[in-house]
Amino acid sequence: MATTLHDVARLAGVSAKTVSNVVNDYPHIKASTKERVLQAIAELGYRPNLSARGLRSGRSGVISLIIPDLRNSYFAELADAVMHAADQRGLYVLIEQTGGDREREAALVRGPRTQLVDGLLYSALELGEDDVDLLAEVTTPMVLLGERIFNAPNDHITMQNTAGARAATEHLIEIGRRRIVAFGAHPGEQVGSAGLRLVGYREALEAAGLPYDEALVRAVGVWHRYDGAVAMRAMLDEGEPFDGIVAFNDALALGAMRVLSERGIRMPEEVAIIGFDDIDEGRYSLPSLTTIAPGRDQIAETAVDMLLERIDRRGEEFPPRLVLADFQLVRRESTGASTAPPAASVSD
Amino acid sequence: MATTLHDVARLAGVSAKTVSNVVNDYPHIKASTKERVLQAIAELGYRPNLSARGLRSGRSGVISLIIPDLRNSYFAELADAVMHAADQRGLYVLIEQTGGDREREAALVRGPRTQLVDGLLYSALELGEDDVDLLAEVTTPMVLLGERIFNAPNDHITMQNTAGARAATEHLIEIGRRRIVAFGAHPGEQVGSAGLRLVGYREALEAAGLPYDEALVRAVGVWHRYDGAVAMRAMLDEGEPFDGIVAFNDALALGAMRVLSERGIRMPEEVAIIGFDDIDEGRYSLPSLTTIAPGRDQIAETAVDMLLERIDRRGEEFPPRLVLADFQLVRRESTGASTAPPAASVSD
DNA sequence: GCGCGCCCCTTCAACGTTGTAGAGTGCGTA
DNA sequence: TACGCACTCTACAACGTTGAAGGGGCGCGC
Repeated sequence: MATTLHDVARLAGVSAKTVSNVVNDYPHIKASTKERVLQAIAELGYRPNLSARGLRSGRSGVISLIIPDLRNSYFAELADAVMHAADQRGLYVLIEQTGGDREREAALVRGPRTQLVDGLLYSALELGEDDVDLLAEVTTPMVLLGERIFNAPNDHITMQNTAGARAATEHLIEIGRRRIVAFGAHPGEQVGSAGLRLVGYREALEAAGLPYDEALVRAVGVWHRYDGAVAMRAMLDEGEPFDGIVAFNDALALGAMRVLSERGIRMPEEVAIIGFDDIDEGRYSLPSLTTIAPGRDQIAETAVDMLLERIDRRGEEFPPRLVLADFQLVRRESTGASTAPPAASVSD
Repeated sequence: MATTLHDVARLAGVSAKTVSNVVNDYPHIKASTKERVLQAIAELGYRPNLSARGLRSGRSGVISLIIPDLRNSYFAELADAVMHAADQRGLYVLIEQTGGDREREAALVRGPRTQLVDGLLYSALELGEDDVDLLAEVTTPMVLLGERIFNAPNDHITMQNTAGARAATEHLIEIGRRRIVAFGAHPGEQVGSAGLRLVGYREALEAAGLPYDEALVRAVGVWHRYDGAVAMRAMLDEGEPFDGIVAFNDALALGAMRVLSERGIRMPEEVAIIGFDDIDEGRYSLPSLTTIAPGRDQIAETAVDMLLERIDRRGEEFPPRLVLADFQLVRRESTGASTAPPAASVSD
């Protein structure tokens, strides 16, 4: 059916291995031979069979990216960044969605597909300290993205949850806000994004000598627009006064803003709001959304690089690394910056 | 390194082929043997090597989804739908982004990765009639998503561009709008989404006895929020009056709405607006966005099914099929519906 | 009591590629 | 002249899996 190395070899009058050597840029090949082989390849339209190559070499050139949900802009943008980084390094990316389901998150690192891919980039929402054993079992090279899983035996790259939340809160304090809502807490959580961001929020308050008021800490279990809208509606109905919001991600912030607008509450005059993630949508909301940009490209590139190193040095034992990506405060209208429209479309 | 069929076979005291038969649910196996093999598999943690299986069987179980850009919500949501459909059918999905680049769109259907995947789902933006030859060359089973490529020799599933745009325009006419903007045209285009949607727009005007006014047909090359905002700003600056907008997708509509809000123009009172795609964001915008839902799940499932059939019947020649997905008008605030907040979060 | 078909399992080879080992040539140096 | 080395290429085997072919054993129908 498809043409193979042998077909090319026959046409070029060389051995199959020589064709393989040409394809793989093995150095010691006479120019004329190479020429002849390349021509035969072009003539027959030869393309290497990646399954065979994968079987023989133990490498498929495919890595898995495991994320909760592509419909969540943050993960879509992360996936995009990862795919570009992978592409530059000659890798293909197979995306798996967990739907944030704990069972599925656990199942995916065992499934047969780990036999297809060379490594895993794993962005878990639900797994935590208790699952260290599970992660230790995984023999496929793996790099964790995002949450801090305490003492996990893996390389790990994360945004600076605590420092970022602290910077966000400080920003609101700087512009004169005093009753600042922490929006999106997960009560009791220690090592997840929500817990760490709450710590940063608290640190900023303390540093400024502001009280930590439980009434301003709002739990929102799922960090989507809808949930942000529902939670904000409830909060407004309660009547607890506030003048600033640190939303634990942009989607929550956008949901909350929707409700604030409905109620005729002016932003940033009456309520200033800042998010987390720097998703594209925040540039176009009304008001445009101030946010903490988590260093997405850096996260993606570092993750792929670390994974590649794990793959190349498979078998070696070397200690897990923890990388903290640089974050950045992006000031927009929702905290009083008078932004010009963005200079260019972000997509293409 | 990893355990193989032979390891399992040795432990269970059977041949490797018998293990293979158990793994693949071959029917004629004694219950006790099956039991023993399954236990050995569990004990050793055996997982099939998918490269070997792919090499031997000619099937990798992976399909490619080729799309312009994941950061575009429409495609992220489409990818999500495709991945769910694929998952239900035991397939993995490898996503490729073209960035809307014509060269890259063309290159991807030739690259070596087509040797890794069993089939392609191909959502091209830029390829058109002229590229039929290119598509005809592709031997990998392929299903086209989205645009109509005239006379392409492939299965094809598309939303109803013309009928959908007509329904959208009729909706605006029904609620009393008379100067309706076609927002996002691609002048001269015949067979792409923009061209087909413009036809639907025109049909609706004609059916209602309204004039087709060139001044109300606005070209916007790229269908992103930013481009919608820029184009709307230009239109308002020109001063051409209008009371309705059929935006050719939701992102354009959202960009335009941003500018309308800035200028203090009330929606839907002064300008009613409708989009295309039913992306999640439109539910939460202010006002929430009326839209044409293109039947995303149906598109995804039908596409995967058609592709699987092409894969199974590879070698057979049978005529290409064209499927038109059902669309739906979703009324929201931007055209005067008083929507309750959505009943549940769409994500998980 | 013989043949036939079904059940259960095995052996063998092959999928297309690349690592290993090595052969042959030519060139520079001792 | 001999030797080593670099270059160029080849033959062979192996990666882990499954299709094809086949072989015993058993039950059933005649």
